[in-house]
Amino acid sequence: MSRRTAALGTSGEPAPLGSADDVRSTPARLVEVARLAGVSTMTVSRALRRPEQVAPLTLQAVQSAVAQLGYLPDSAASAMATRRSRIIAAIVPTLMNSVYASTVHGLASVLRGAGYELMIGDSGYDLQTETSLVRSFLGRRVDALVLTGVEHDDATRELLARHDLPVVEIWDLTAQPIGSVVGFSNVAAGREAGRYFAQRGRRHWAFLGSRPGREGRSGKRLRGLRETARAAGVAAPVTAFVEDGMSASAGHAAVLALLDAHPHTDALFCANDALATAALRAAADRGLAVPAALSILGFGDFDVAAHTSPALTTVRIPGREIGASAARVLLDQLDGNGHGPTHMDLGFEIVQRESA
Amino acid sequence: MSRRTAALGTSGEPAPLGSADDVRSTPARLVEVARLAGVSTMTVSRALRRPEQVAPLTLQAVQSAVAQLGYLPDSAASAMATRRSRIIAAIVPTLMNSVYASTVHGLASVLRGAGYELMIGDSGYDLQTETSLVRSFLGRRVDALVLTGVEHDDATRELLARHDLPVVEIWDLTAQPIGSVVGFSNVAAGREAGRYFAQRGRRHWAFLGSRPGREGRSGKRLRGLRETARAAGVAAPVTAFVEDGMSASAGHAAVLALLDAHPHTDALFCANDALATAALRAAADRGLAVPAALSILGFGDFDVAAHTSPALTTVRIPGREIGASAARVLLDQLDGNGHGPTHMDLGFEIVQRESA
DNA sequence: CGTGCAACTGTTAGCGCTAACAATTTCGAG
DNA sequence: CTCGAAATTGTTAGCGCTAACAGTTGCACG
Repeated sequence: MSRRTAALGTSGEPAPLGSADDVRSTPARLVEVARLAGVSTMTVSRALRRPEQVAPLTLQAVQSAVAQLGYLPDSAASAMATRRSRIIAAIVPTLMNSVYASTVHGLASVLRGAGYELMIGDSGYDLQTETSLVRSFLGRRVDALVLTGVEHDDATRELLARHDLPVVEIWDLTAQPIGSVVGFSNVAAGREAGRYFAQRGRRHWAFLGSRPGREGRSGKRLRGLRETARAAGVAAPVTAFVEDGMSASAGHAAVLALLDAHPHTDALFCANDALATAALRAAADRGLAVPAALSILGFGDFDVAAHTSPALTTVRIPGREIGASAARVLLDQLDGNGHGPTHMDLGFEIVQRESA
Repeated sequence: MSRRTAALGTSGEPAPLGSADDVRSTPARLVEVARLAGVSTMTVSRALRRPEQVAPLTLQAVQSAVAQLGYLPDSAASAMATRRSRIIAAIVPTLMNSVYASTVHGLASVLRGAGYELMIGDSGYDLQTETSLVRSFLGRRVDALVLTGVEHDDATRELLARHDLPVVEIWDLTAQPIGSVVGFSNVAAGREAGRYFAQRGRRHWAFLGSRPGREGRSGKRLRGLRETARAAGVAAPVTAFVEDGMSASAGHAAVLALLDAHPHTDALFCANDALATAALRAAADRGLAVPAALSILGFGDFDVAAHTSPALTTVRIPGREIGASAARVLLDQLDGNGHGPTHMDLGFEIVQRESA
């Protein structure tokens, strides 16, 4: 049974180009191009992928057949035959946050330039969701995978081990990477935050972030902050935690509670800028002048950071650069001139505005 | 060369889970599962996709074989055989903007729930880029396509005509849709903006957006604004245009020029909130009180809008809802109970804050 | 002129899965 | 028991492309 039912025109196929009758419900295939150009399918395939291997005249015939039929190669079929999907997947905590969006943008633009497509998943800061995304992406036979962070479920690790494909972890560093790492040290960022407070004579520090059960990036920043507190002879920072994915709404209540329980607090380091804007509001609610009475230091340099009042002093992360570099690392490994796993520290920088 | 270079520990892999020898360079295939379970490949395929069609004992045998091999079905191969990729592509102007990110999030969560994967492209507000993304996605044989806006290249339209797949256009409405439309009326939004100004006694309106060459969404808002101006007996709004993708940096200069050329301007409608924040800065630069001397009305209700000072009064668009609805429309058509193209107006709403 | 080689093109055999149909088994009703 | 339908499983034939190899042609060279 032919699946390509004709059914459309009355007189077979009339129509030179673009006429309405030309529209076929099923797109042209390689064989049809071959037939029209009077060559074998293999020659068409070559003409499309390595034109220099085909005689000029043949090439022209093929190209005109392609144009006439509006042929678009089926990359799924090509993936099947070559065992390369030319799709790379990336998992980020959320897209609703300008720095991860930048990261994705950096990834996508480099990859697209190299003929790869990007598939994006958002884990909502949840490791199980991450696992299920990884499973789904591996099922799609993506050529490589980008993961945000270096903490992952055992299930995720096992899946990756079984499938042995290039992996980059981004937005953090670790001594035991799965593959490559492109990021910055979250512990160092926490330490810098502490130094920043210490230099400005702050003595009562606080931290707002996600609960560091399994130590995530937020937890590492806290650890860095604590180290500096110890070194500077300041009391250990008090902490407030939000449970669900670092959203501003949850942060507001947490900060109010923290400020009430620890009224002397004069410096607050937030694990991201969404939380920091919530902290700004909470400080206003309690009548605390920022930064005079309370320094608030954010993290991420989100779009909002420059527009709050007072404007947020925050730790800027080169999100776009991280994405672009991660993409390059993967491309090196794939189109690969034998490059092995890479380790890149792209650093961070404190952007001083008004809040701290 | 093995990609899993040890290099780190001294004692190799301790390996509690799936010992290192377990790792195979090539993932398990259906035949292997079938062999291990002692059934035919077809039975395994069925056991995985329609367990109720398989005898309980067989099912169990298959499941244990799957678990033992860590088998993950190859969805690319499945796509090939069924002619359904279960991938849907969406093109948005940019991800770096919270409302489009919300739209994508709405799309992705509904689609993922139905077993589809989302492929995202960002056009940077450029129709040619859109065409090339469409071409690439059609080559991937996506099952459906989501486009932002209703203005497209002829090339895009021709591609879509040839490939005849479900399409939704979002973020606008039109009488000649390609397939379905899920959005709101940009002209009506422009009209509302005008009414908002008129009600507050503003007489000298201005508009900041992208040049309405081929009338895009920005141009429609301007048209709506003009209509109201006429109806209200107010002079036609003066205009300033940014050339490249609606970024804040370009907006700043454009607004300065506009304010200098038309010093009486007392109301400014911006085609998005990024431009509006730029306008806020420009007004401050010229010493204009907002909103006393100049009302500034934004568009989109981006994350930043609530945090600028003065806080932005803006037109809120239900981005997430648009994404979710678009996804549902497509799923209806695909898994499809014969639903044809749909037309949905999700409206908008002016959020009054401080700037207007 | 044969020979050898480069340049070009074609043939064959899958990639890993599933639609469609065929074969077998099971089982209740008659 | 016997028969037919339902339940379960298997067989065959691709989906649209490309790797690998096998021709075929043209042409320089001795």
